[in-house]
Amino acid sequence: MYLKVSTQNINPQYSTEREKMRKDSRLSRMLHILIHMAQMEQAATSEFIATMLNTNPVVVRRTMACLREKGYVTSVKGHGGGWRLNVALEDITLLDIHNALGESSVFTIGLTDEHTECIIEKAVNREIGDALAASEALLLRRFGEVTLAQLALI
Amino acid sequence: MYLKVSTQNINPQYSTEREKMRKDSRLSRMLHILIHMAQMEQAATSEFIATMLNTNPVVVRRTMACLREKGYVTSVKGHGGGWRLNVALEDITLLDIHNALGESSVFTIGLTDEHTECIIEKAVNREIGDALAASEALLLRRFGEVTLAQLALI
DNA sequence: AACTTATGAAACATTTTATGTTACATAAAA
DNA sequence: TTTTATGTAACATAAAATGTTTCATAAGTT
Repeated sequence: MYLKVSTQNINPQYSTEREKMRKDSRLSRMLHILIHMAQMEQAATSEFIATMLNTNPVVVRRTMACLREKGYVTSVKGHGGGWRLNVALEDITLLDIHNALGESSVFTIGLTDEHTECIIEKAVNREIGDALAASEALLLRRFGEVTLAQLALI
Repeated sequence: MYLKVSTQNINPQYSTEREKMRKDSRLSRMLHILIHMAQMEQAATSEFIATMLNTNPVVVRRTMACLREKGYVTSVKGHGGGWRLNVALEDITLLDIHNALGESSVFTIGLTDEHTECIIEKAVNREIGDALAASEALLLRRFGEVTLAQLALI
């Protein structure tokens, strides 16, 4: 329960040039930090990672937990604890991390489902849906072809 | 200024299975209604369109205004007024409507720009960015190959 | 001319998502 | 036992997409 007071609300609702929507930057952030972790001796604390990513430790734990579930990193509590890479960079692709983060869809474009009986709506949704599927397949295929080791070489 | 009281806030923050985010359904909606409009005698009022799309007239005007700017539809005020298709369905592609709606990006995935000097971040962003660009290019190429007339034939 | 039917547009509200923040429990090393 | 970590729940914030209210304006109708 909170009170919102005095909003600016400069809303470009009628503008053709929309402002960019907020993006999910977890993939970019995690790839970045994983490569750095591969070059580190000690475990990286959430605090340390948070500083690197300009965020805070809880956000780091939340996101890294997704990677731990898949075995890409391990976490250790207490003194000298933190996060460690558990797999060689050669053995992780962008797709692996993308999948670990569990994003449901990569698109901002959605379909409608108001009239499941309308053949026009069906045709529209099938066409858009097929195009999105093909586009996503290409993206994921490419993600699957690149390992973190390749990125680390620059 | 408003008061938010007693939120449910079932937040799947730690869950791997994220809920689907809100999607921009304007493309789907506009294609749907444009094809219907091609089969109509009279002008379609915002009220009429809103009922078809399960939304309200102001949202319709807001979105249709984007299409009017590009000349795909015209609007007429007063009695018997409303919206009319201004171009044959054969001459409009999905890409035309997509562009008219002015979506800045089709992806929920974003890059980071915290350390523009870090070569690792640069490499990560270039790889993700290139992959997104290729994926989007495929999507738009496909959108450009399909006319509304083709969809209308089912 | 008065009335009715439309769009045009500003202002505000609501909902959802991504992210940020606070607080406390727990585990492990010093 | 103190310090340093993670684990997690709960709450807060900001921005985007959409919805809603309200009034101005234009154009037919009576």
